[in-house]
Amino acid sequence: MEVRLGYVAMSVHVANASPSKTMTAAQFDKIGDKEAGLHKLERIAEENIHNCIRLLYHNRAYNIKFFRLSSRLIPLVGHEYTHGWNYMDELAPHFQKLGEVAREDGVRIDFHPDHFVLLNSPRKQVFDTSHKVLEHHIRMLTAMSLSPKHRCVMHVGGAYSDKEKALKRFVANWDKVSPEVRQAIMLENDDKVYTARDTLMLCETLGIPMVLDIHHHRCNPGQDADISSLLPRILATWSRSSLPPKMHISSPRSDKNKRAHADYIRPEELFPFLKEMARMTERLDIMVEAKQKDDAVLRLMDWVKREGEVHGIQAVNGGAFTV
DNA sequence: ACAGGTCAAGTCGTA
DNA sequence: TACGACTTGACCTGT
Repeated sequence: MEVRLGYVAMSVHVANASPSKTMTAAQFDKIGDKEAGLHKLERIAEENIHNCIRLLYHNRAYNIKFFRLSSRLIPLVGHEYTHGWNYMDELAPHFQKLGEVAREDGVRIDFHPDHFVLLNSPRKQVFDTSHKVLEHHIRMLTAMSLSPKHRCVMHVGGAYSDKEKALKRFVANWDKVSPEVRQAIMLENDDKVYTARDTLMLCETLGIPMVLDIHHHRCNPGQDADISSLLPRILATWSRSSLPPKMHISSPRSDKNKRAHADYIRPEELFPFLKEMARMTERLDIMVEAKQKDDAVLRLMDWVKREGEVHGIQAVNGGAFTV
């Protein structure tokens, strides 16, 4: 099985390379002139995109082939202050360059829209805003000349004091989601409400690839203390995707704060799964969700190099290896 | 220069 | 019904 490790949005190694510099609404308001404000936002976005390119060059050095882009590349997008802003007029060439670098290196790029993007909300306005945010993500992917298919991972949403009803509402709302947005989505189990089993059922019903988050599953296992029996079905949700199945891993921050992400990944979070997965899939992309970002990936890579052989791992090449 | 507070979003638990 | 906590990185304000 070919495994590729990835990390989230920013680096602790590359200095001054934030991909999510922003401007507050108050600051925008203070400028007074909308055109001038939008121009400034475009300059910030340009810098964010440029920093993503720098991060991809950094990834190239370590053969890291999987990367989640920040969902905050363009500040205040969707805010009422920026209504009617054709940000792509200015930013398209920069996105194009970012996409070129990603393609050159064969890097899998994806997004994780923020947790207030909710397709199962009973409030129409929340649904509409969420849909707009997802359309915005597709616009960015298209500007990078990357296929938007299965590039946005998100959660099922809120429980709204009736989980069964809220699950049904997700299915009902799915009809109102545009075909482009539907294709872009992957669903992930969360750490409080929707278990891996809940999410899987939804994914099977609607034909959505499922991203298994191991850490969330440990926080919120439901009836499936052992995830093994669900793994073949989870992998099967990827059968019609051109992308390899994807997982998230992280370790709990502490006993008191189990849900929060630790700085690093404990290798034992990973290895029992790898052998099991290797029997079921040819490829697997693993997103490392750790506070120390790329450094957590580098540390895991060192571990794989040092001790991996015992666990059946061969042919290590930076952030990619074979099990 | 640094610390602590604020922002942005929607949901959810507690008064 | 109203408000604070939650989450995250960055910005903002006061020292």
